Amino acid sequence: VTTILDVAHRAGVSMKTVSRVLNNEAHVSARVREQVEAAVAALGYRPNRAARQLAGQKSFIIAYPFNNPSATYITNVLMGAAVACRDRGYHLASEPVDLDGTMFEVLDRLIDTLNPDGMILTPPLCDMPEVVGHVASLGMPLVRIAGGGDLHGRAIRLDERSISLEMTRHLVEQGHRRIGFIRPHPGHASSQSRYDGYLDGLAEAGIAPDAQLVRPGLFDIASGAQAAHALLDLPAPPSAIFAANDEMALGALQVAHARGLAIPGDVAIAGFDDSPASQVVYPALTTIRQPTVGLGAAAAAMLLGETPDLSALRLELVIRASTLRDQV
Amino acid sequence: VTTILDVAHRAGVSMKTVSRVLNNEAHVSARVREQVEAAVAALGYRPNRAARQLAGQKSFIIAYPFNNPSATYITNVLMGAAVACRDRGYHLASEPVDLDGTMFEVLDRLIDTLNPDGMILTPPLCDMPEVVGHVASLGMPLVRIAGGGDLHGRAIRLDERSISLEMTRHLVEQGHRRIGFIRPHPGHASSQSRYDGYLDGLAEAGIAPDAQLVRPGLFDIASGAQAAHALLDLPAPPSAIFAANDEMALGALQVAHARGLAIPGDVAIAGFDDSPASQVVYPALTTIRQPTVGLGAAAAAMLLGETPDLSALRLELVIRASTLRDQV
DNA sequence: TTGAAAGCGCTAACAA
DNA sequence: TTGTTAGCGCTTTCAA
Repeated sequence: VTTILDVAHRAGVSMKTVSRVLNNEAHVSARVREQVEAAVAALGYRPNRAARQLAGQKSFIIAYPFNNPSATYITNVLMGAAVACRDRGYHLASEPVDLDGTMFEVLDRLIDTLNPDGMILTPPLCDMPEVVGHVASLGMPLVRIAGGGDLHGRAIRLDERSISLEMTRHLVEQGHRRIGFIRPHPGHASSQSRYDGYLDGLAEAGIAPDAQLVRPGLFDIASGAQAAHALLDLPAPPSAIFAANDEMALGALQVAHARGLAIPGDVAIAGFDDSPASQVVYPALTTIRQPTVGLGAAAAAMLLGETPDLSALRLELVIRASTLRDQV
Repeated sequence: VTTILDVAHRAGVSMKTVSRVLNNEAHVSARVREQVEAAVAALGYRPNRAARQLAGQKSFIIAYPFNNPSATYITNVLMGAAVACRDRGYHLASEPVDLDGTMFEVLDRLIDTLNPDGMILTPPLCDMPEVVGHVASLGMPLVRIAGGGDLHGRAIRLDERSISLEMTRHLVEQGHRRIGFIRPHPGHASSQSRYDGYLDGLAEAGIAPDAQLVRPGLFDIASGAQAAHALLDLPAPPSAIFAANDEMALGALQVAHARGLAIPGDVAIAGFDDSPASQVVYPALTTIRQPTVGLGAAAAAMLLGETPDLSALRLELVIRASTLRDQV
């Protein structure tokens, strides 16, 4: 194996100087830096992570404990974060976390035995104050993606409220006045902001909110179906249903099919997430696309001390057949 | 921080003895072992991974480089493997790999800088002889999930051929005699075994294979749609289409809808994978469920020296409305 | 079956 | 700006 000592010999400097170059420390002359870099390249030297960690207290590992709300979301965040880590000489370790009694023990062990240099948290974990507080109290640098409120650590938050307003506006433009909303527990930051955007949209159109048109959901297909049944059973049912995520919207779609309703003729349906399923269902689902890969990459970059340009990360309305009157 | 020295003091033995207990080495008396374990528990001692790796050449990390064929597949394998690792004091590091010129460089860097103790490979990576060979030549222990052929490393392979036979039998039982098949490149082990099962099913029913009824695909929606168009344009089109994965089946489903065909009345459609979308499309897709979480767990266990019971990992026919004549 | 000593490859602290 | 020294916490010899 090639060690730092070999590089030092070849470059004609001390080990410490090589170390300085490797760690991008200041106070290294340009000439020496070049010599060292040349030696590193010539020898194909790769630093030993274990030795660096033992001596320097940095593991070069970022942890991503997740609770699975959607495989696509997890995979995209993971891919974005892993590539961002790799580009900077870091690695990403990910692990599922159950939301039960084992949760804290699992997080503690993860931190204690892996000693990650930072942690990425996504919903629902980043919406749980006790989780965020616990991790932060252990001194772990953390970045929350789409986490709500004023919890510890930094957060990357997109403007879900505005895009939900746009979605509502789109439904209004399609001629809808009675628009149902399927809304999960407000403790989830996303649930709240998406609901707020829905209300904004109604207000903008001069439509009075009707509490009957808002039903609870649990972010899954079954609860979406249940909510849709309740909405469609109303004496004056909505002509459009906006679900706070795609899963629930897909549940609503199934219910509409089962009831023999035309979509969007009898009832228009919109979701949020642009899950792969939303493109293949019939009719294809109008929804909102999140820049999930970019979110993962930005979170990793932030943990590694950078200030990524978040303005490039935008939510996007994806209008498909499920809400388009003049559809295919 | 609690070190091994603290434990040694408390247990009244040497560091080396504590180390022996921690690593389950032989030649330790039961009495000493108990003392040490008690001291470990009392002190809440957790070994320092970096020190262990530096001194002992084990990183306690398993790597899972993946190329994303399906988010659900990746996430499930990852979850199974990560939990299996955690239960044994290991961690899982995963990273996307593009199938381009950067591939080998990425794998080399992963191995060189992370020094994983083993590697899990899934399709399509585990079907690429040059990748498997390269990794194996670096001395990396590896387990391939569903990988084909007689490549390096151990493989966990399920009987996709038999279950594909069962699927074909199901279609025959539904009254079909002209059954189309969408078949990706035979270089993919899964493509070949699924196709073989299809042929077995035809043979069992005394149906002569018809080359016109077999169309190529690329495991994605677009290629499935294209293949379906070709099949349905035939002078004597098939009354059922069996696609080698769900994505292609979903493409076929879209085409059938677009052509105004009744499903399964005019054409029955079946897939393979039981992706989440297969449950929410209309009509719900008949498919085959893979024990993906169990596969990931088994792969990790094998890398850590165990011999997991693979008999519990079974493929399962999931019959839904897309092939059921007497459907909802 | 147990222990003592010598590193693993790097960085922190300090000195020059 | 550069170099020297002393560890980081563990496992590997090897000896008892």
